[in-house]
Amino acid sequence: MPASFPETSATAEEEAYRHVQRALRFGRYKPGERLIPEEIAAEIGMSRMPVREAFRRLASDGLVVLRPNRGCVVAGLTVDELYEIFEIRSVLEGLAVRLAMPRIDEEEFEEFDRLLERMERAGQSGGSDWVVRHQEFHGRICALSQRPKLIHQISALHVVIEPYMRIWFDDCDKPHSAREEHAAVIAALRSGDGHHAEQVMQEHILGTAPLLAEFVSPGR
Amino acid sequence: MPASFPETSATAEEEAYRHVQRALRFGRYKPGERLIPEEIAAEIGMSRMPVREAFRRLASDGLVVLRPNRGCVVAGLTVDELYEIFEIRSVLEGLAVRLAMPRIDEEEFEEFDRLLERMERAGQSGGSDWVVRHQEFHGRICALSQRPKLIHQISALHVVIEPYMRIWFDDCDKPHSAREEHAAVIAALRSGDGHHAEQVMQEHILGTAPLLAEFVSPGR
DNA sequence: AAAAGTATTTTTGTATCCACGTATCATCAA
DNA sequence: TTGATGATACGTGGATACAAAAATACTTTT
Repeated sequence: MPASFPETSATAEEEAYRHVQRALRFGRYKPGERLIPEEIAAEIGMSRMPVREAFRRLASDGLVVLRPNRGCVVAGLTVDELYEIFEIRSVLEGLAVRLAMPRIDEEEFEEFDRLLERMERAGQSGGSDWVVRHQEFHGRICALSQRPKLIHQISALHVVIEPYMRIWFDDCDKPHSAREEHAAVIAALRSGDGHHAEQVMQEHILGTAPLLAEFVSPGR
Repeated sequence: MPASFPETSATAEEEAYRHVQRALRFGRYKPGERLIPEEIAAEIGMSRMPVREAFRRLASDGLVVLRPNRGCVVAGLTVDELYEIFEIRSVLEGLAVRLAMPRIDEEEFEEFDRLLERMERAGQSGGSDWVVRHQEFHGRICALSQRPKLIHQISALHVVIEPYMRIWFDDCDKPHSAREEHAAVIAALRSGDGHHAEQVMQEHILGTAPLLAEFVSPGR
């Protein structure tokens, strides 16, 4: 285990939470599928109880739904819900760029350029880590805003849409417009106009929503 | 039990969650105070376990902090965190009014006028239910946006700041500017310009933050 | 044959129990 | 008197066991 992680003697509940969240992010479970506490507990070698507690938090995050006496099922998104999440993201991440702007120096801009390059490479190689690079891009802007709660909320939304992002990226081999849009966000950031950068970010995010909307299961 | 509530055979965990959340909202527990699962379990006649599960959700909401092997303490806000919450509220509720606008008809406006009147009366009588009326006002606008997740996130933030709102309102007997500001929001809504209404709402919320900031415990 | 009611089985929800980690207090030394 | 160190007690976290609820399958009746 590298020393980069403080590793504060992770509790079993924390381990279960990470485990299931990771599986959900990678789309290992399909929407509507039931999550059996005993199975998951067996997978990571613990009893049902910490898993159940983890379910509560996952339900708070909107990743699963927990109905009384009916257990835990993976929360799929309707088209409306997907759009709603992108609307929320647009204002939240818009706020993040606006707050991040005064904290970005020239060195930071160079880092962003490298990030865009890595995204480009990841996009062409077709590996699924384009999604990770993409989150890195948005995550870095959020981090620069220096607002812990804002960062937390935005990253929670990214987790919810991650499986759909993966399906979307796997499906579209054509080089989509994301590259220019992200470059546009950085350009707006360079301009020094906070409200303009906010606007560009909002449009970028809202523009992505319809592209993903095709990949939600139409039945729900 | 009135039939107004579906009452889907509330689980013990749900009951514990509501119970503690309510106590927290009313400021019955002070920030930093430890919450003993056994005590709370005894208060509502159940075992510790459902209470512990409720703690997980309350921690997700940011109402308590849960450190491994150190139990559950009430989460106080620093000044920075309070400002951050108001920043997030400003964009979230700004989005809500923008989305709500097309759904508001004349009948709805009259309802709003009655609401403002009730807030005024509650404010003068000095009862603590001005806070409730105030939440009703913001809540109604959110509800009209017809966005379940947005509504949920906003109301979660309202719960976090509610104890400070109560202290603030109890402390300031002078009739503050809130009345005009809320009327201004409605006026902007009547104007039919979504972005203008969004702007007014953002300014209203950001303007409230410094007024409350005085009441957070300065030590933290 | 179909529908309804009952019984069985599966699974959730709750309580009790045990072990480990943390905090507090007392005692001893400087 | 003050600081450090150890012991004791309390409280948290996890596991197992038990009870209740729901889903399913089967039987019976119309």
